[in-house]
Amino acid sequence: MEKFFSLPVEKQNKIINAALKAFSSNGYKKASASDIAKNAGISKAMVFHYFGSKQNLYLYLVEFCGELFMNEIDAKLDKNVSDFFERIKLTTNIEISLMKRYPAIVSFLKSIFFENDADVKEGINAMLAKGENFRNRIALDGTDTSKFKDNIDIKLVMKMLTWIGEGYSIQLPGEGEIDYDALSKEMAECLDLLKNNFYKEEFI
Amino acid sequence: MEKFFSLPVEKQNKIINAALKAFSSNGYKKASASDIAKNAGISKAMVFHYFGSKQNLYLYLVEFCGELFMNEIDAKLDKNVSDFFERIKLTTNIEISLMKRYPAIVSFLKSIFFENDADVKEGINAMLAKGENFRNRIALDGTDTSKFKDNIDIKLVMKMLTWIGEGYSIQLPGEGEIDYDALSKEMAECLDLLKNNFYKEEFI
DNA sequence: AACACCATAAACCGATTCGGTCAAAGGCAT
DNA sequence: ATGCCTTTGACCGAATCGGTTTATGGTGTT
Repeated sequence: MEKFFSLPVEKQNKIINAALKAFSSNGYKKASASDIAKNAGISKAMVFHYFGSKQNLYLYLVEFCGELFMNEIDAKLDKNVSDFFERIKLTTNIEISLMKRYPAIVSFLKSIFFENDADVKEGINAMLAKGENFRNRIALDGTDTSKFKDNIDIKLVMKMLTWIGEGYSIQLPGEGEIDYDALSKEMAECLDLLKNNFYKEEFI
Repeated sequence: MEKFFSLPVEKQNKIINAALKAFSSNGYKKASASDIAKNAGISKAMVFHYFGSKQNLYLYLVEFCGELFMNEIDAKLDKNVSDFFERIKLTTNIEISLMKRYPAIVSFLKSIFFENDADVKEGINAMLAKGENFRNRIALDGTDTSKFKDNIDIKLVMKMLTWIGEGYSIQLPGEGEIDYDALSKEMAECLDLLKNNFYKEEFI
């Protein structure tokens, strides 16, 4: 692994992104080292030179992405923001900023949830365990829900936002690159739209 | 293929569902006949006995699902419903009713959009061409958008509904089966929530 | 009981791809 | 020219691929 870390960061990221994409769209078993190498623009031999084995690479990515995600939230999520939608806006923007560097990171982190291969399951569970107490920190428990109109079912709003969250993070492979800033802006507008229409008038 | 059609419908559907799941989650190339056979509870030999080749099976599914989807819309979508949200509710319920019989059909139909393997690309494009003029029929062009509050950006609402649509159709592999009726109900409540808060008061 | 028929699965086929290794070829500093 | 380190294409045995063949057991007919 020292071999990998002594690479220029740009090249490291290219390899990471190739691997994230392959693993998240094909799963651990069906993603092949050749796929990853081809997408990263290196030879297959280098994948093993850098990481030793496919298993090693996968487990490294689990840890790397997990830590990165949690550190980013820790560093950037202002816990003083108690407004429901503003809090979601913040976490969304953190996710999008990560996707600028690592486009497949969100779908990879989702995919590890459903990965069942014995070779990596243990490592995944270890990471998820670390993430569990963490998730309580970004949860919306502490947020202020008193601003909602009285007749609005907040659990339903949560469910809707979950669906939106699932949906927006799916990058449509529409040829060119994704405009993450536009995506962030759209998402913010979307949340404002909901806020403006779900809150009592005095809180808008 | 006559061999396949002379099977009991239940068994046919089990095979179709196994194949839809394999193809939609792994793509044409990486989905293997053994995977499909295993999930369908038959031997690999039977897959070829019924369909001749993997290519044949895939193309059959493209046609079968495409036709089924379009026929279902044609039969069940009441074009007299001009209300924006009610129209979406109808199409959503049609999708969900299809997912009861074929859980992976929606994700399969999405996946063929991004399939690029030369062996099946042609057949996919033929199907998509048939679907093109069709899509105009279910489009929301004719729906009534005058009921929205004046300050609401309808394009933004559309974008949000797209995300919700992407999100809700992802079945979370949470061990047990999915409660489609509950899903349908949640989706309807969700749309009502939006309707009640996005429309001018006189239209609620 | 003998037969034909056919669905089915296991064993098998050559070809490909798998994860992983290795030797040889380059670049680069000394 | 020497030594070192990255990089690659060729290579390895093993696994898996799409697809076929063979053997089996059930069914219906006579």
